Order: sequence, then structure tokens, then C-alpha cells
Amino acid sequence: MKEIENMTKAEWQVMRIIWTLGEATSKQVIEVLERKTEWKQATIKTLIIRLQKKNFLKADESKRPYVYHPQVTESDAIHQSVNNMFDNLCCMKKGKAIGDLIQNSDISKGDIRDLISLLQEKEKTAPETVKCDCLEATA
Amino acid sequence: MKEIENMTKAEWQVMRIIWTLGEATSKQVIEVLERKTEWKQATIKTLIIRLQKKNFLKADESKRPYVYHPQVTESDAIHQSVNNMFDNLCCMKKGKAIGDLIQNSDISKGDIRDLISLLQEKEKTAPETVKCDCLEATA
DNA sequence: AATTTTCGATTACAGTTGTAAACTATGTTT
DNA sequence: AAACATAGTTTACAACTGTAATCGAAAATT
Repeated sequence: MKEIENMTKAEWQVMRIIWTLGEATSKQVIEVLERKTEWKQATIKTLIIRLQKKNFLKADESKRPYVYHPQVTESDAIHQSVNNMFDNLCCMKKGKAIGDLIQNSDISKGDIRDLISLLQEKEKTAPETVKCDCLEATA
Repeated sequence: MKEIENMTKAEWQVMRIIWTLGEATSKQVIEVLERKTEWKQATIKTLIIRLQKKNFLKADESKRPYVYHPQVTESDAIHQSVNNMFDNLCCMKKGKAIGDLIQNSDISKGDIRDLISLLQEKEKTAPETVKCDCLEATA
């Protein structure tokens, strides 16, 4: 599994489109991104090339124009990115940070119910308190 | 309120220490970080200087050695960082991403209970489904 | 086949980040 | 006061990012 930590914000935009479409030509990516950003075509091509170098995308060169395929799943990318971000946080603050996310995200009723049962399950074995480890040697 | 988007992983490590201590000398920061990382003192000093340039820290120069004070609260930083990361995600995937975080984080019973009630409240007005916006012009 | 259009590759260039050594100024000990 | 130690400042340098222009190759049109 690739290291996704180094997927930048701009690269995420490109990947989202290709994940959603399943596969895509540069033209398809450019069409979408010219609507949602101010980027020039050349910029978007550069991003695609960098994503190939990082092995997040692979071009099927048997077809012309090339068709780009994701080499990482969206779930893996999301998993790694959000957890990587959370590694920055004081572990004592993670609960509240999740609360912040819940408040600021649109979530479907179904997902909310799933989260509630997950939490109910987790509560059973949850610690009474979580200690700050910001000054500890535990990296 | 400052833009925290550009606080790097390394800088986060420094800030966490100073937030936890309330204020700190470079020496205090160095002591902690030499235990948790492989960084040399000079590296840590560089980070502190960059944090000053970005206005995340301010040195009280009336004392020697300088005492560094945070210019952003930890909550603001967390709020901005996690939401900024979530902006990268397909809105349809955010619920699951939160589930992933819940599974991978230690959370206290109290926080879990808070999250549950937050979710129960949110469920009342939650949409049945959230649509993917990855191809939309809504940036 | 010649021309035009499209698409991919190469090059560019400034700013940021990780990582740190070296230099300087200030404070402390002899 | 001199010497030593500590802390702050300057400089360094490669890799990565944002942002794109330009050049060359392939495909489509005339």
C-alpha cells in the first residue's frame, strides 16, 4: 500500500474526479477542474504527471488519449489521510475534534446511525479519561 | 484569526509542546523533542523561528532566554486543520471517514457520550442521503 | 499530403519544508 | 576581564509544490 501522506490538496482534486469516474482521460479531468478552479490546462496536466510519478495513477498507454487509472483506492487514501492528520493532535483532544467534524459535515441519517452504534459499542471498553501525551517520549 | 492551513507536521510537534506548557523557552521545547524525535537542536530552532514568521508564536524578548507564546489557540488550530483536511474529501464519504477516526482513536467515555448526543441531535435534521459532489462546479 | 488541433513531455521558476551547520550575541563562571 | 556556555540569527541546500508556458508528437481535418 502506497504512502498517501504526500498527496497534496491540488492532487486530491484530481484524484477525486478519477475515483468518481473510475478512470478518466486528461481531458475529462480538465473539463471538471476548469469549472471548479482557476487552473490552466497545463497545470492540471502537471498534476496528473506528478500523480503518475508518485504511483497514485497509471496511464493505460494502449489507448490514445491515455486513460488514467487510480492505483490507490479512495478508501485507502481517506483512511491514511485523516489518520495522518489526527496523528498531529494531542490524543486528549481527538474526541472533541471528531465532534467538530460531525458538526461541520453533512452526514446522512444512515451514516449517523452507524456512527451511533459504533460509539455505543466503543463506549463499553472506553477509558474513563485519556491523558495528554504531548510531552511524552512516545513520539 | 490566522490561517493555520500552512502549519506543517513538524511545526505541529513544536506547537503542541508550547500549548501544553502554556508558554516555553526554546530549551524546553528542545528537551521534549530530542526525546521524541531525532531532530537536532538547530532543526528545532529553525522550526520555532518559522512559527514566529508565520505568527503562530511570539517571543517575549523582555526575558532572556526568550519565552515563546502561542498566538493561536490549540482549538482553533485543530478546528481549522481537521476541517481543512475534510474539505479534500468527497462529501458522501465524510460519514465513513469519521467512523474510521472513531475506530482508530482513543476516546474517553465522557467524550463518547457527548458525541452520541451530538449525533442524536443531528439525526433529527439529517438528510436521507448526501450526494457526491466530486464532479460539480461547487469547488 | 499539408495543416490544424489536441495531447503528452519538457522546462521553468519562485516559495515552502525538512534538515542542519555555522556564526554571533548574551549570560555565566573563573 | 577572559573564557566558556547557552541561546538566538544567518545561511544552506535539496526536495516538493503551485503554477504554468512551450515544445514535440499524434490525430483529425482540409
